[in-house]
Amino acid sequence: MATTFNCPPNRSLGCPVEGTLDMIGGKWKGVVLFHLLDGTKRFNELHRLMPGVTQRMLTRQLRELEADGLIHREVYAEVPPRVEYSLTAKGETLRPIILALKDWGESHVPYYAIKPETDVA
Amino acid sequence: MATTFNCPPNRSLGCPVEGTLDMIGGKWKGVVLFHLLDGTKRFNELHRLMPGVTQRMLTRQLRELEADGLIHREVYAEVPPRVEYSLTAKGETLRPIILALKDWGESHVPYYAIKPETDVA
DNA sequence: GCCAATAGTATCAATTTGTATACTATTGAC
DNA sequence: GTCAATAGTATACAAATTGATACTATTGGC
Repeated sequence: MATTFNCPPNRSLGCPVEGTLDMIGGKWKGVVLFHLLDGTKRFNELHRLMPGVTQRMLTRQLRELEADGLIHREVYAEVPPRVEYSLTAKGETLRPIILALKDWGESHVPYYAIKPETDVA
Repeated sequence: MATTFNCPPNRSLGCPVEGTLDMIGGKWKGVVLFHLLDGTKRFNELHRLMPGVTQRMLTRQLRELEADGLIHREVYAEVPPRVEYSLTAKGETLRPIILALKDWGESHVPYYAIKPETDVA
């Protein structure tokens, strides 16, 4: 009771945490952001980096991130078409969060549990 | 291309980010965790702090967090019943992430957009 | 003309997630 | 006997998410 995080009790978006999670909490958004930390990526490039997501879902998450001003979508009028996604300045401010998410996952999520063979200590 | 985040490409859980988001990315999980940073809370106490969530969803998110070992559920055999939720040691390790989420939300999410009246600069 | 690649969109069905409402049990207050 | 409080559960329903597949347009290869 000493800390007093003072969350306004009568707002529809109760917490700043809720607001942030609304933006990056989507099933694939954090992962997209994570891959874009590494630099600009094309649509199919992202798709290949994320084996579990469908084209449709990837498109939708990308559009939502764009609508929230976190990523930039650059369309090149070429054939075959080329679309490049990159982080905006606002998206870049999420870097410490995404990296913290990655670090935590690496030390606490048993995501290597799918047969680590012998290469993981 | 220089950074090489080396995400294993052929695992079902592609990224540590994905794994972390699986645990705290649920619609209300981050918010629950955020309120528990402040100390032990009873069920209805949490419910009052989160106006947008239904009893059922709160119960479910709480059970999932418990199953993931992030929170502890202590039932007191009293009438009326009392159930207290608190962070486990593992849950405590999320503190920097939750706080980062809160800070980011405070500076980037316009969640005060619902009529700031005159009290917000 | 047919197939491939690009970056998607369209459609259908199935599953998951979320909402709304009512209900449980127990005890005390009224 | 009825209402309130506690911490939920049950049921019904709506919305979001997913998977599978087909389709768009354009150009080059064969």
